Amino acid sequence: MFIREEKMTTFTKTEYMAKKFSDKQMHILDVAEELIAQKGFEGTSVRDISTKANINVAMISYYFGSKEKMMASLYQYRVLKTRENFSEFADTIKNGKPEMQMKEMIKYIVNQLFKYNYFHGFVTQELRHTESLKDELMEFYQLFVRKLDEVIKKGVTTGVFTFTPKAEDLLTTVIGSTLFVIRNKNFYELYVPHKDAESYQKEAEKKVKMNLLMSVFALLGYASE
Amino acid sequence: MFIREEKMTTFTKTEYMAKKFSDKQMHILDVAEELIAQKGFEGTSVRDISTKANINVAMISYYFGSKEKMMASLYQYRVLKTRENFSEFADTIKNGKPEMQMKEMIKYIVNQLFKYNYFHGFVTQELRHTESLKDELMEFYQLFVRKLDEVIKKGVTTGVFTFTPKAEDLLTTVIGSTLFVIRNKNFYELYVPHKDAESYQKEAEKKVKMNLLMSVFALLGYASE
Amino acid sequence: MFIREEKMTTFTKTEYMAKKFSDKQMHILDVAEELIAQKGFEGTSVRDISTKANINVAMISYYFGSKEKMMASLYQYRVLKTRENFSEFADTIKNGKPEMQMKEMIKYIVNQLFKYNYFHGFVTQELRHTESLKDELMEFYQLFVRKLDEVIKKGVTTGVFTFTPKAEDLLTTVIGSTLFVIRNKNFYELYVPHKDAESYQKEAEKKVKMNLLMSVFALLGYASE
Amino acid sequence: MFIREEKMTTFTKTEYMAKKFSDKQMHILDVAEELIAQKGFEGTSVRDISTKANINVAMISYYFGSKEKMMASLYQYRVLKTRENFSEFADTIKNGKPEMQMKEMIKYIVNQLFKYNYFHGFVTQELRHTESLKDELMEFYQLFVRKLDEVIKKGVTTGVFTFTPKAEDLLTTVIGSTLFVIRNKNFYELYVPHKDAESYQKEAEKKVKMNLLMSVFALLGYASE
DNA sequence: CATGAATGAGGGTTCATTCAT
DNA sequence: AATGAATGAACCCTCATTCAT
Repeated sequence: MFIREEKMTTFTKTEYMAKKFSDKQMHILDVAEELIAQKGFEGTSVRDISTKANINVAMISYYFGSKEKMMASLYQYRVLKTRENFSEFADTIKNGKPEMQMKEMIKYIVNQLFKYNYFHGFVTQELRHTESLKDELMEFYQLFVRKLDEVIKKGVTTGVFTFTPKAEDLLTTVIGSTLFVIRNKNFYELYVPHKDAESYQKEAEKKVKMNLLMSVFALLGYASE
Repeated sequence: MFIREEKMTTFTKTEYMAKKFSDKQMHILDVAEELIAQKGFEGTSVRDISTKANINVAMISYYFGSKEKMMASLYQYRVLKTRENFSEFADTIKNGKPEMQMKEMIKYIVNQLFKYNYFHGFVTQELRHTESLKDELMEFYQLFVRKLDEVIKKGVTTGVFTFTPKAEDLLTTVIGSTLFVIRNKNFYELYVPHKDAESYQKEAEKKVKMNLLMSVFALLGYASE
Repeated sequence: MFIREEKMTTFTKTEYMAKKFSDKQMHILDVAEELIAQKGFEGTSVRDISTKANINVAMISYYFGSKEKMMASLYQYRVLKTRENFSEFADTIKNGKPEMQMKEMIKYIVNQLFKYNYFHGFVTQELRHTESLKDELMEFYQLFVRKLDEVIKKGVTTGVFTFTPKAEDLLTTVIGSTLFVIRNKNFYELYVPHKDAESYQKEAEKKVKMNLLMSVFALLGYASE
Repeated sequence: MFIREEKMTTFTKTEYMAKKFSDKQMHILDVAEELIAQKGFEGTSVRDISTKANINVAMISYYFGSKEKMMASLYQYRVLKTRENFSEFADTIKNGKPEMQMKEMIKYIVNQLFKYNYFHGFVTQELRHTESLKDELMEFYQLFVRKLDEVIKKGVTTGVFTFTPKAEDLLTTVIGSTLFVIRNKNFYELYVPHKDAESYQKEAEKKVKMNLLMSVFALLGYASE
């Protein structure tokens, strides 16, 4: 049987993904991701997922062993994809000045969160026995922290930044504020001029980015122009 | 029958509460709150609640109509209690200087979140048909925004603050950062020196407060001492 | 909830039973007993049982906790009833001569097995983690062994029996032979003249009793006058 | 397709087997037999079998049509093998004296049962639509009965046996008692001195043989020595 | 006013089997 | 001739809720 033998062969999306998930599995994970984002893990039944994914109910157990293991896979899947994405991004800014790097990083993080926000923090609340999973996300956060720290130090060295706030605190503020905005749409939209739901999304993202840039650069004691 | 007639009678705890919830209901809500904080809404069964509250299973339906309606009540209950609490707090700082008021407000908010964090944001993810509920929380957030705005304006007027960041952005940063720290313990504890789980809680709270004070006062252009 | 609180109150059938099972439970057990006798434990679904017992599927879990625990209850129930029945029987022969006692015991055992045969030995084959259950049946068998032993000894003492075969071997032969006849109807009926299925049952019981009486008394070296 | 055309081809093990089962089928049956002996028919899944037999899950359906039909084949297979084995055995005693023949037959039957006990009687309990299968076993039992009858008659004729118990009753006692011992290990081991699980098996077999020899020869009125 | 028994719907999972290859 | 992916039915169990008392 598929799962028991842990045999996973075909791969197409990317070389990296291929090592872990088949196309069918990725399809299921994509669907599951969307539903879980909306209704939570316990609120999403395997029947919901299988219906939306146009597969048989049994397939979730078949492909992942159980619903909970599917969740673990989804987790890894998302971390994998995000990490991959980040390393691509990191390349694009590696030659810039610290202030530009910092600015781009903040914009990048907010950007990503607006796309995959549901995913951050949901493990903490819903899954049990998932220490190893959390570790993966933690490693990922630490990647950000290291990168931020690097930029801060460089900026201070080159004299463009005055203070050295803790990188983990910057990250906390950036991710935390963004997630709050995303998850409290009803609140934030009161302060964001917008015509419709779609334009709100764009304007909210712009506003939170501005806020965070202000915050972070203020903390860094950055003397603009 | 009880629910259908929406008959709610006795009241003792406080005049304010009394208008909405009986003692029994409040007892159930207190228990439910604790469990839901731990295991989420879907993860908490009415049997869990009734067992822990030493009441019959049927009572949740009996008193609130359904589990979901109980949740709505819990929501209102928490908003009511928090609002009440906040108005008490507001009194204690009403005569202070703006910088003190700002500092105390940040500390207060972080404090409350460490106690009742589960509650913020869970509606978005888990409950349906809850627009009216969200409104209550929104009103509450706006209360904060107004107060913050008031303090900012006063500080700018008296010359102690240089800039006028948006109050909603300050609140976003404060609540967002705090919730992130609470919900990503595994991450944040890497940067918080602590001996045990209990001491962590205290240290984490201290660190996030410090971070937020720095952030906010930097944004305000506050020239300390 | 019923099961979790282990609260069982009403009792009617007999004082003894009452301590353990409610009427509803006994009804379910009676139905389950019949079905399991026909199709085995794994072959009988809780739906089969609930349908036949005219109750909701959920009731099996509700009353017993799980299907497996229901099985355990059935086991105890049967042992309880059998033990009770046996002690009544034992009274009726307590003043007889050894040869009469032996004869009556054999007839009694065969009799009971024709009624409740399915029950003997099914635990061994189908249930796991049931050591304590087996113990109950074992104690029950030992009750027989002790009684048989007592009769043998008395018979030898009074000179009516010549040999002293082991009581456990007698019991083995009696129970084993009877169960074999019951469970291999297709075989035994070849040698039992009978008109229809009902008359067969009677004739088979008669034949196996005769066979066992001959065997046992031969082993005892009983010189029938 | 294979099954539907009832096409069974190669044969190697023995001429007799060859008529019915291919090597692959026999391999599957051997594995299935072992598992079913341990866990029962319903307790054994086709996956268990296919895994242990190192074949694809689909093969059971492929080779036998269904799990139930596989069971029927297993049944025939076992009867065939046993019958074959018995005819070999019968040869070895065909020239002996009746008392020796009787003794050897009893020992032989007990022996075989200790090896293939699971198989006797399980059809009654677990399989449906198996009248034809039972017939095969019945024929087999009748083979024993005829042989026993022959020996009894010969013994009576030669004067070594005094009585003429019914052969079917002897067989009933022999098989029944043995199966009871095997299936009620927990009971019988109380009376069998043994050091470990393995030695028990041997000692139990010895004890039941002794018991049966005593019983049968007592019934036959055999004057030993 | 409150209860405990009972319900039906739906939960995740396993099963024997089928089907395209 | 044989496989592995996929299926749908059935499994046991838990759920929130209802109802008679």
